[in-house]
Amino acid sequence: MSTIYDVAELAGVSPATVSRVFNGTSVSDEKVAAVRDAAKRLNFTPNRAARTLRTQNSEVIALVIPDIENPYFTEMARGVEDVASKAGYSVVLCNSDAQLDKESTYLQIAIAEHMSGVIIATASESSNLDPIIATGRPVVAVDRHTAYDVDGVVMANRAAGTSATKDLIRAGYRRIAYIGGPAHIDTAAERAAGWQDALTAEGREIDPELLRFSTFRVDGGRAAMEELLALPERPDAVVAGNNLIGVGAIQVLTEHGLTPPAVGVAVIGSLPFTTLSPSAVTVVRLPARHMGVTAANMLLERIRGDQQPARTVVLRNQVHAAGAAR
Amino acid sequence: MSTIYDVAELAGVSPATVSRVFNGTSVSDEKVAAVRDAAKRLNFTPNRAARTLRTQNSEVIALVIPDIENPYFTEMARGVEDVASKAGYSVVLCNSDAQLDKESTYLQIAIAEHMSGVIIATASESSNLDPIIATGRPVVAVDRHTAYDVDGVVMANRAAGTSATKDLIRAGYRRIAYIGGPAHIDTAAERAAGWQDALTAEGREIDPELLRFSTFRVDGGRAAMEELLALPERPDAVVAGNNLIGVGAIQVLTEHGLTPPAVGVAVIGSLPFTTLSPSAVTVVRLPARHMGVTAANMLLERIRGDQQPARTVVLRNQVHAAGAAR
DNA sequence: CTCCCAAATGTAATCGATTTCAGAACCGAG
DNA sequence: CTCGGTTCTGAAATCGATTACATTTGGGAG
Repeated sequence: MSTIYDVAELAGVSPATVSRVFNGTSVSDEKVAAVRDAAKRLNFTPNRAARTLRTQNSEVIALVIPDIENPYFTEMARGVEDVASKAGYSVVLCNSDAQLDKESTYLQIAIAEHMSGVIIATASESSNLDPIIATGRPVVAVDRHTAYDVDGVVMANRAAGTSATKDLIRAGYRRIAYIGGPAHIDTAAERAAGWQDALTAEGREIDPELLRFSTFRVDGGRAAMEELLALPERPDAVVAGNNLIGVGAIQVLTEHGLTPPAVGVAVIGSLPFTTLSPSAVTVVRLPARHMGVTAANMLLERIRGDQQPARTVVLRNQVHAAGAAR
Repeated sequence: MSTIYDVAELAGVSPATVSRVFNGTSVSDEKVAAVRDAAKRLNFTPNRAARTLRTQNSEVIALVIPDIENPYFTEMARGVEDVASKAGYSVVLCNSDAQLDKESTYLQIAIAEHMSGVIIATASESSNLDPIIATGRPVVAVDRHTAYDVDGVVMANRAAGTSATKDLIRAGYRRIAYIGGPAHIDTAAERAAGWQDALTAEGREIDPELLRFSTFRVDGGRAAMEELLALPERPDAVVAGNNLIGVGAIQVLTEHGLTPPAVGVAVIGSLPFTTLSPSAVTVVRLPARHMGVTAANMLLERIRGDQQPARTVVLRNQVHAAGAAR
């Protein structure tokens, strides 16, 4: 590995000049050429650790998500990455696995590595962002609200819950259940509230048996669906609180010979890699990629010194009703 | 952010002693206690950039994959992460998007950041690993072979292709097509060779029309399946070269009213988040997580100084035949 | 022809942790 | 009581890039 000193020597200039060539302050054309040539010949790459140590910041942003195996989050990651890499930043993807300790470990690393900022979908309401915020580094919360005064990008969760439910009502289903993620995650609670809204607006009673909080994973959807099917009075339709719950619910229904639309299903979020006929299930599409793009742009603005008060962007969703053309 | 000097002052020792406390060389018990106490009071976290600059290596490993949206790779990533984080290493996930330039950018970053090693599923046969290998940092290739003399972990691809095909033969299908990834990726070519083996072993002719190379993505599977269905002499079964091709093929078949087993389908790799009845499709399960675990362990051994000649581990697969119990 | 200012360049300090080297303190053996 | 050898400890050099400050150079104004 060659250093800035090697380049300086070969080019016949001082190390300071080499640095200036790469950081864009005034250097004469001939020296610029000499330095670039020398750098190429030596295959010089600046040592990031040294640069970070001196400047106290690195062009890296951390993206912390609770489940790397959920396509919703990887799609979002793509959005973040596209924006960030265009701006010369690299993205470090950290999988907190929805565990608070893993999450805070990654946040510690972000601090110790002097990363420029953090985009995080928190593991829970009680996630502790104090240390990272204390450093003054910008933080953008995605998908979920936090207890902190930071920028955020969320889906219109309550509206999504309502649309999904209304579509099932419109299709004539009578007993519509809801399966959501953990109640302590606001995303899950809000979507459930939307479900409740839709039913109430129709003057229907809310049967508490039909409201299930589970995990945001396939197994959670499966377990809750099994429970619902075991009820004395079965639901004839179900709203799935996220994509994976939807998958789990449909799996169980299929195994019981109740493939949609035998039982109505509406999913909040796109079904990943689905092989179902698109007309069988209602899908409320969530613009995950767009959420990532928005969050990354907000973070970059903050990194560049934007000081305006914290903003929260709410993204609207599109409903793709069952039975509709693709 | 407090530094080692602050801690030293508060504890009444020299910075060198503080460093020694955290790196486990001989320090008297009382000073250890004093330092730990001071560190806790100041909420001290060592500055990684400084540490990396001095020691010329950081406890970070890079994992470079061609498609972060493919569950096969994220499952592998989980395996890598579990092993690495247990050993005190963090994992940086880099998405090369199957593009050589993005791939080499990430490898440059790995070098400049002094990362300890790299696990990579190369974008293509012509991936250039020279720079990273020149630094002497260990590299482990996963999923795909490389032109370099490095450790590797791959699936038994040819055998997987053969098993998948044989199962369709056993089920009585006559005209079995194959849709694989890009021909320039050895994984794709080997699986296709396995398909050919199985047919030849049965004394069947190979119709070149039935062999399609596409991309390892859903749209690739869709396009190739459409082409196959448009042939004058349609196939009555198809082997999908990876999970996403399988999804695409099944989608198209469903849209044409040919849901498996109307047309036989065997997939190399698990169908992600499938809602199909498990008896409809043959699946050759690939131990993706295990691949990640193995690769991470190999890499850690190398990082610790293991000098033995390069090894390649081949992982066997399990067939789950259509119609079999779960 | 002199003076002043701006542009270009170099010197050296700096970021924070690790590590070499040398010295201090202490032990037991002779 | 002295000597050789551990065991601790601190001072200072070091990693490689950036940058404040000083110096040189050249051009234009007066």
